[in-house]
Amino acid sequence: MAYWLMKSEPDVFGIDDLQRAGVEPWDGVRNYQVRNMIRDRMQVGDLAFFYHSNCPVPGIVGIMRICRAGYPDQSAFDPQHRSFDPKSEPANPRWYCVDVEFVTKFRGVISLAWLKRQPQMAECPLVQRGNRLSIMPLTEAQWNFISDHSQWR
DNA sequence: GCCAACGTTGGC
DNA sequence: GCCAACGTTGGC
Repeated sequence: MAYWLMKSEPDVFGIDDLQRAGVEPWDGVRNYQVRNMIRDRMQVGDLAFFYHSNCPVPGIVGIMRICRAGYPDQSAFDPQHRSFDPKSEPANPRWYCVDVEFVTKFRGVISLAWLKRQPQMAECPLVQRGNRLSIMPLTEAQWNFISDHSQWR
């Protein structure tokens, strides 16, 4: 089983939206490095932290579970969708998504500012300069370090 | 709202 | 294949 961190802007789709929906496609990824992870590496049963980006307190707000492995991102085919990409065709899809299901919402935010101060997180792309991955793998040690901070949950 | 960092595009 | 221009991400 693998561990992930997945970013979303709460103004667009936040942890509360996922809690309401239960299960949602994690669509709209338009970065090839991230596409490859979705398509080739994410498996049913993997766990992921839900990260709120581009908001007053960016950070980890909960946990979700991958409940469907990579499949073609339907939003790329829809001209009305904000993530529409005319270069992706159903016969030859360019973009992929997974389905995620809600597991837990933390009582507080495990903020990026706090994560940056933890030596255990120094190797995580999240805290490194210029990182632009909207989905990134975490080591088991990083996952356990964060989830063991139960005072946040 | 600003802007650094980085990815993509397209002319040549 | 180079690289300038442009678009996007996302913290602050």
